[in-house]
Parts: sequence; structure tokens; C-alpha cells
Amino acid sequence: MQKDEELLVALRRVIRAIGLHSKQLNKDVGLTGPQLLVMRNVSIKPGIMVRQIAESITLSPATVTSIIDRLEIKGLVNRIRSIEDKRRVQVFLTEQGKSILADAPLPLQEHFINRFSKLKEWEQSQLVATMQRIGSMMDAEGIDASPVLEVGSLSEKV
Amino acid sequence: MQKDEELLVALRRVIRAIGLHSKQLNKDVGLTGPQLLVMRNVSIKPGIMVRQIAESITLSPATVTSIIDRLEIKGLVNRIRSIEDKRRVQVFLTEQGKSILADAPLPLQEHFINRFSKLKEWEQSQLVATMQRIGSMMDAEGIDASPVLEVGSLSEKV
DNA sequence: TTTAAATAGTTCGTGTTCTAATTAAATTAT
DNA sequence: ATAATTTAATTAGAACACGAACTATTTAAA
Repeated sequence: MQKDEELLVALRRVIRAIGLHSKQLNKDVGLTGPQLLVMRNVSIKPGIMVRQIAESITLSPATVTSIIDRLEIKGLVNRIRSIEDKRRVQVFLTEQGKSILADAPLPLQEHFINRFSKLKEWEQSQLVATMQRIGSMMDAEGIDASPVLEVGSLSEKV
Repeated sequence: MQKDEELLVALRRVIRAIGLHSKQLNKDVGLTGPQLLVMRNVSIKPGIMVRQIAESITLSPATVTSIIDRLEIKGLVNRIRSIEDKRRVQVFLTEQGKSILADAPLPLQEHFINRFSKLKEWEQSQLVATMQRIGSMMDAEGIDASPVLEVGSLSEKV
């Protein structure tokens, strides 16, 4: 097998692991990974626009709409149409949404974070550098992919 | 930004890049990335079982079934139930499937492959090894995915 | 001012992906 | 030999993800 194929297989495995974790999350907490990411965004910036959420977690607006649909049905978020600009829709957490989010785990496997954090500094750097390198080779740099993983901290996002 | 967050941002970008490439592929050639992967597997090993395809591209059998459904509708593959073991379904390329696959691009961006192929051997290995390492760190401990050895050549798998 | 263009969000159609449940067949155990 | 188990594939149902087309609104241009 060629190296690039091996790389693709390895990438697929990682993608799958993330997806499986999302499914497991849904069983455990009732929220999938993407749903959790959306809620964390809303938590950081109540009244955030759909477009802003989409950009911040690197998804299309259409996808975010469907995720918010499900969150709204569950009673975890509210949509409110802006008065200044009636095209805009602002999203807020409900009380129930807040309390559920407070107990929810991270959107990525604790398992992984734990293991990663136990690596030596230079090993971590090496893993990061490699991923970034692959990303840049795929020309994925232009895509704003900052997921809201730092939401645990209280720092306000742009 | 913490190292694990950086890693995950980079990962998200790569995942998204692969997804977008798959969509583009579908527009250009009429085949998505996963469909292409399935066809390449069938091409290498005509009569391959659904289960084998699933393992080789790291998908559940259910997913492969649905991908083969679409390929069959397009007339690119055939299903034939095995005679020795009637539980098995063997998959073959049709003539049309062969000719389409012959002209189809690789499942990763050409762009990426070109750049990747220009790296030195040891650099390629290092990128692959790192991805495999991340994959194994994310694996739910159930799967003993000995990364390097298990990813044997497709043509050698039986 | 009336028209044209841009923006925000949604809807629609297609495709991917999973688990759980189902059907069918082969294997093992009693 | 019959029953229980395992294996192979499919189906059903849910969530996700995208682009394209649509509605409504705002802004810019003529």
C-alpha cells in the first residue's frame, strides 16, 4: 500500500473515533458533539447569530440551522429574531439548556485529552506540527476551524 | 492556546478538507470519496465481501451496504450471493464501473498527493506514524488496533 | 425613488454514518 | 439431531453535513 493510502486510512480512523464518541455522548448525555459545540458557543456569547456559530465551529449555516432545530425541540435553546435587523436570528440558552451544559463533558474524548496531556512537551508539539502540516498540505488553512474547546475557560471569544 | 486545542483545530480542518473534497469529487466525477474507496477495494479484490470492505476502510457494515446500494443503482457494481456460504455477498465491478474507476482521481486531493509524494520517504513515514498514533490514542480501548502492522497491503488481504 | 445587489436564515435533496433490530445461514454444543 | 450461538448482510431510524434554491430584509446604485 502506498504511503498516502496509509495516511488516508489513519485519518479515516481518527475521523471515525470522533464520530463514535459523538454517538456515545448522545447516549450518555443526550447531546452529540456538534450539539455540544453549538451550545458552548451560545453559552459564551448569548444572542449569537447563526452565521457566527457556523463560522466558529466550521460548519455551513444550513448545518447549524438543523442542529439548532433539534436543540430547540429539546427545549435547550431559544431563537429570537433581532429587532434592529429582522434577518438575524439570535440564539439563547434556556434555563434547562444552561443546567444541562453545566454537567456536560467535553466535546472530545476525555480519554484522549488525558493521554495527550501525559505526553512530553516536545511530543505534543510534534503531533501538533504534523497535523498542521497535513492541514496546510491540504490547503485547509483558510478555513476557520477554531472549535470552542476552550470554553471551559472563561475567556470571551471574538 | 493549549497544545491539545491546537491539535484539535488542525484535525477539524483536515477533516473538513477531506469532506469538501469528497463533495467536489461527486460534482466532478459523480463519485464521493467513500464510494471511490469502496470501488478501489472491489477493483483490487473482485468478489470481496462486504465485511472485508468495511474493515479495510474503517466503516461499519451498515454504511458499506448503503454505499454499495448507491453504486449498484448507478450500475457500477454488482452484488452476487456466494454459493458456498449463502450469507456472504460478493461485490464486483461492472464494465462501466471499471471504466469509470480507470478515469477517476484519487480519493485524496491530487494537490495533496503531489505535495506528499515529494516528501522524503522518512518524512512520509513520520506523518503516517503520527496519524496512526493519534488514532490509537483516540481508539476506544476495545479495539486493539496495532496501527502499523494491521494496515497491510490491500492486495495481500484475504 | 425604484431597482439591483448583498445578507441572514431556512428548506430541500443527497449522501454519509452509526446503533439496534432483523433475516438468513453456518457452526457449535448438548 | 436438535438447540443455541455466531456470523453476514440488510433495514430502520437518527444525526450530521453540504450546496443550491428560496424568502425576507437591508443596503447600494441608477
